[in-house]
Formats: sequence, structure tokens, C-alpha cells
Amino acid sequence: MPKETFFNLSPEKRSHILETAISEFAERSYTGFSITHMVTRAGIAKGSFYQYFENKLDLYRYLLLNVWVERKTSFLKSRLPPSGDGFFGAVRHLLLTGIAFGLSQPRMAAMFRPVLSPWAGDEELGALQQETLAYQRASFLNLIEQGQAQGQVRRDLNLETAADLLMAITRDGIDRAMSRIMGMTLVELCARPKRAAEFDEEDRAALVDEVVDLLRRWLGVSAGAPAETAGGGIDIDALADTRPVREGP
Amino acid sequence: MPKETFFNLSPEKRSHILETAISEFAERSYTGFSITHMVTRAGIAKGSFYQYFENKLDLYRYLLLNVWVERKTSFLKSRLPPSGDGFFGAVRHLLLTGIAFGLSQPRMAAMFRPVLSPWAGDEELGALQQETLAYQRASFLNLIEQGQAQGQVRRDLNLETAADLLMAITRDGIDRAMSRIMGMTLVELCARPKRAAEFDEEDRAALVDEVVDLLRRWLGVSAGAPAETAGGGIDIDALADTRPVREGP
DNA sequence: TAGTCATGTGACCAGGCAGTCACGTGACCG
DNA sequence: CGGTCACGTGACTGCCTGGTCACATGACTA
Repeated sequence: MPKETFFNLSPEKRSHILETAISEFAERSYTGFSITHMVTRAGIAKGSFYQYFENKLDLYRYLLLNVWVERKTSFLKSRLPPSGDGFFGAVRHLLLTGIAFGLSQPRMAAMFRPVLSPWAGDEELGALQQETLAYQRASFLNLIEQGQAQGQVRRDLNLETAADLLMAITRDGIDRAMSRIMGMTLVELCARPKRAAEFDEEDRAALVDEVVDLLRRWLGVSAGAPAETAGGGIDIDALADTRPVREGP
Repeated sequence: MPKETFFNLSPEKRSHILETAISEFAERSYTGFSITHMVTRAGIAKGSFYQYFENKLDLYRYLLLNVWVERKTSFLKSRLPPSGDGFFGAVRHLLLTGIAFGLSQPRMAAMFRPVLSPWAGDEELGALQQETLAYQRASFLNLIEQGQAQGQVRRDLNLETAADLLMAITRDGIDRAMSRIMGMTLVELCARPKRAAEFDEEDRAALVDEVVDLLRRWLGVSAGAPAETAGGGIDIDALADTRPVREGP
């Protein structure tokens, strides 16, 4: 957690430092991130950095557990799922919202990829990654169970394996497809954020519809079973990447 | 490509250097790999390294495009798929074989993850990764088309998207599930390779069956359609990660 | 024996890094 | 006015890195 000194800074300066750090992390990855380089770019002295943060990991953790979480939850709350579309309709909305958020924050999406994906990467991030993945898994498990409770997801599933595959499809699969469709990686997108518009609403809907179609065929109760379409929303907490955390002192 | 000097070495010394390099790459990742550290561990002088290889990337490329490919193709050829199980039976065998190979080569599986997964990671690997991913995508597309030609995979699919999702399910999904079941990451498995046995044949079959069940529901022609079970094998080239490459001079 | 050539070697150089610390600055207070 | 306190600063240390290069070694040849 950052030191008190950091929170005594003016909001503008604080934000300036964080934005610079986000850019650096996105462009150079966690390992490539150099404190020396970042402070030069931000126009502050290296000594100041150590009056704000313990070290690189402290800064990264703060960006993940506070900044990212805060932005994501507020984004999601501004686009609440329409109720009445049933479970898969809610999932569809969830995926579309997730894509929109990622495109609106490409730098953060890029810098947190190693910790939101099951890729070991930097040893230093191991603990953080394990914690985050565990929380995501729990969220996805919860999601499937909600679908079952609503009678729209079959019950003869191995829940644990289903959660793994569901994560792979909705995270890795969509990532892969987006990279292909946009013809660039996430890091390249950061350099040209306007290109995100080329992947327009129509393309996004087409992709998500393919994915939801897969999910319906895989998870949906077989045709002919009692379709219990009543309700059918999903708990918004199921979308979170990490346990909600409070702002620092 | 390594220099001539390297290929003039005795097979034992050559192999010793490569094995040391593989361990170092697996334990410290590409960015963390230090030539200085590796040569010390291998017991050779740093000057010698530069008489064998151009630099770190040269060594890494060679390990991927030659050593890995060679071992994988020979492994796959030693376990040819039984014909007669139809398309999904062949896919099942493919997945089981892939898992067995990965567990038999955990260090290489770990060191090549960034280049076989759509994770940008080290800028230096960007070109190599792009090339490899493109080749894999082509293989998966080919696989789906074979299934369609055999009448066992539905034709109303967006092929491109289907390939992305198929890759996510069979690579990322299985990776995620294996990490969960074994309770450790790939890197940790390298330190205790005997633990691979705890993920026994039965567990593997259970996991793969879940995945194949998903694929059947998603891709399979709807029940009642003409089941053209004739033939049903798959071309073994569809399994490759990279374009086949010849051994150096 | 003298010479040639491929190979082996490690001290050395320049550059980048994280983290420290003695000092500078300026606002506020008694 | 002097003193205190929070914050800002950048030179400095110690470490590790990739890559080079002048020299050593030893086999083989004329």
C-alpha cells in the first residue's frame, strides 16, 4: 500500500504519476518497468518515488486492487444488465460490457494481463496472480450455479472443470478473437487507441453472439425441458476480478 | 540459427548446454534468463557461448523451432491415433497425447508458454510469437474443416471465430484445469516432475472427456443428421505448433 | 620443428538497475 | 525571528547485465 505522503499529494499530481506508471507498465510490462525510467518520464525525482511507494510491486498492487477495481466496478454499475433476457442474455450483456471496458482501458488491460491470465510470468507476481485467479474462479463458479438455480444451465456438469473452460472461453477465447479481428495486440492498441473504434458494435455483437451460442449449446438445458425464464438476471459481483478493496488512508 | 562451431561440438556437450539452457529458461523465463548465469551453470566460458550462438534469442529460437518441434513430432508419431473412432475420437486422442507430451517435457512447456499463448510479454519475442500463433491458427482451422469434410462438424460456423475458441478451450482451458487439479503451476511442476504422476490416466481421461463433450455439443452435427462415421481420422500435421524446420548444418 | 587454424577463456567495458541518504526548500507556528 | 516538520532532490553505491577481445590451448599439417 502506498505511503501517507502519496495520499497527501494534490489529486492532479497523484493522477499524473499513476497515469504515467500505467503507460509504462503497459508499454514495457512488469519486468521491463524501470523506476528510474518512469520517474524521469513523470518529471519527479527518484527519491520522491520512494516517499510514495515501497517499491515497484507496491505500485502495481495498488493499481490493480484499487484503481482498476474502482474503474471497473463503476463502469459495470453504469451499464446494468437488462433483466428479463434470461441467464444467457445476462451473460451476453456481461461479455459485451467486459469488452467495452477493456477497450476503454487498453493500457490497464495490457498491464494486468499476466495477473488475470494463468501465465506464471514474473515470479514476483506469483502470489498476486494466484490470489486473483482464485477469486475469479470463485466468481465463475458462482455464475454457473446461478444459472443452474434458474433452471437454465444443466446440472450434470463437473462444476470445477466447467469453471475453467468457461474462463478460457470468455477470457482467453475472446482475447484471441479480438486480437485477430483488430489485427493487433493489446499493447499495439495502446499506441493507437482510436483503432478500437474499428472493432465496432456490430463486430462485437457478432463475436459475443458466437460465444453465447457456444455456451447455450454446451451449458443450456436440453430442448424440451421446462424453460424457467422467470427472473434470469445475474449477481453483478460475479463479474469482479478481485475482492473489493477499500481506498487507502 | 546457431553457428557452425556449435554443431562441431560433441553430442554430449551440445546436449549438456541445451539442457542447461532449457532449465534456465523454464526457471527464470525468457526475460529473466541471463547468459552470464547460464554459462556459469553449464560450466563453460561466456566467450564460448558467443561462439555457438548469436545471442539469447538465437538460442531460444533454435530450441523452439528445432528441439521442441523434433521432440513433439517424434512423440506424436509414436502414438498414432486409432482410426475408427470418428472425428471427435481422434480429437480426444490428440488432446490426451498433447497432455502427455506436456507433462513429459514440463520445462519446455513452461519456457515456450509465452510464445504458444497469445500473451504479448517480451517485446523481443513478438515476431516469433506472431509467426507461431498464425501457424497454430491455420492448423486448428484445418482441423475444423476436416471435421466438416467428414460430416461430423456442423457447417453453420464462423470458421475464424471457431478456431479462436477452439484454441482457447483446448490450450488455455486445459492449462487452467491442469493447474487447478495438480495444485501447482507449470514452473513448480518442473521442480517436482514426479508430481506429474499424481495427475494420472484416469484424471486426464476425465478432463479430456469433459472437453470433448463440450466440443461435441458445440460443433457436432445435430442428432438425426446423417452420421457419416466413415474414416474419421485426422491429419497429423494439424497438431503441429510451428512449421516444420530442418536441422542446422 | 614451425606454422596454421579452430576452439576455449575470463578480464574488461559500458550501460542500466534498485535503493539510499545527506542536503535543499518552503510552509507553518510559537 | 528561529525552529520544526513534511516534502523534494539527484548524486552515489553496489550489483548485474550483454558483449568484446587479446590471448591460451592443443590438434593437425607441411
